[in-house]
Amino acid sequence: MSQANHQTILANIARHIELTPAEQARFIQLLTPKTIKRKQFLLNAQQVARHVAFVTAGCLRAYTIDDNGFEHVLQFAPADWWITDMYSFISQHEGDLNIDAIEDTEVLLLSRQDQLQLFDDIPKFERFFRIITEKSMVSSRKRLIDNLSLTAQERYNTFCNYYPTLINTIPQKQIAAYIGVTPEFLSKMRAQASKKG
Amino acid sequence: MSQANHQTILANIARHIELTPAEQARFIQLLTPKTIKRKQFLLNAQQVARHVAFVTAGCLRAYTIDDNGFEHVLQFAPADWWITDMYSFISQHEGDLNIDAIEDTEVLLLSRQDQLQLFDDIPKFERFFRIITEKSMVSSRKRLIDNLSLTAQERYNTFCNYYPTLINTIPQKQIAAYIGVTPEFLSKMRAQASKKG
DNA sequence: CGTCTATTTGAATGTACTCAAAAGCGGTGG
DNA sequence: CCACCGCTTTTGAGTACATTCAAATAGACG
Repeated sequence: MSQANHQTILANIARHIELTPAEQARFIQLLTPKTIKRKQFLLNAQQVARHVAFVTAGCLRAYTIDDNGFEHVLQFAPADWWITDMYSFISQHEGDLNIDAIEDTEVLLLSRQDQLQLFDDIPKFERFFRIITEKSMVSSRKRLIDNLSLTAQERYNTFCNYYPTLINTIPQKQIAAYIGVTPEFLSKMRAQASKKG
Repeated sequence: MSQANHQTILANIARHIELTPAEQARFIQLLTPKTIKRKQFLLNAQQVARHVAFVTAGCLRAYTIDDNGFEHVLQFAPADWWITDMYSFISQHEGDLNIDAIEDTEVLLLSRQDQLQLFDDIPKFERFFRIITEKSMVSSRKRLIDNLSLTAQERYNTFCNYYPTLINTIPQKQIAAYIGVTPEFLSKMRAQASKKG
């Protein structure tokens, strides 16, 4: 089981860098497996994000709560995705992201401290995280543009294309909190669309 | 003049990594200075972003044009900022960002090819760009949250705090295109605010 | 000075929100 | 196994924030 998870994370890394068996072993040693049951938290706002998490099964979500008590979802992380509160993780200061589990989830944790040590010892890992951070940056930019230029209906369609496997897993309320509309309005949009299509 | 620009970029880099004089010289050798006059383009959508630019004087802006012809500004880059079309730069495929000059601007260009070579030769540079990409990611995330949770007036206030030096330099129209409102509405908000304050 | 673009102002409109209530759905315990 | 409870989703009426369109004014640049 744990072995299978290790294969998953090594395959994920192998998309961008090549590791020797010794480097793989060194890396695996730094990982802490953890199970997060549905509705339990991996991280709370006002905590420091000591780790970055790699999801091997299940699905996490990262969200903030604004001054009016509304949730805004920044990211869903199904299997094979990385997730953390980047601000808190890189600064090691108190953050503002909550990360909890939409369903029972398994992750492998890598601490910032171990990550930085790894960067010193094996520069290929710094390359790997440089690359996935560049890619995250591109997604984040794309999402910002979508929010600025698309209507709610178009953002919903974009979401369905981006997370096709999750549409039937994630409560509608949380999809609404991702695309930036009220749950009521998302419901109305869907009613409209099913009339037409 | 060029020497002063080199000092600026070396100081920028020195915030995150320490270079030997030889490494500094190697790096400086890779830079191409360029002047972009007001309203001229550093990059057009449908081009490949071959370079990342470091601004030494003036101010650039990066924006997209959506299907309805509206501009959306992703970033302003005054002196001491880095700017590129990240998607196009890392993939070396055709992008969708335009980058032009708000005022006469001087930049130092580093090509993707030279950057990647530098990463192989001097891993400290990979660290530097890893760090600034992490920080860009944090800003991008913060801006997304602001767009999801704040009113137009609050986003304008946030903008004024984030780019305090630019408020009197940048045309209002382009501030509107950054915070995500029409120029007319920004004008009305300002009229309201000046009545009260 | 004249032209072109940016900004202001106003009236009408629309997209999405608020508040309220009903219906649906899933999990839990008797 | 079914009934109940809590939470999610639906539906509706009224509202608000921001847009659209139009026209006037102000400003910048050659």
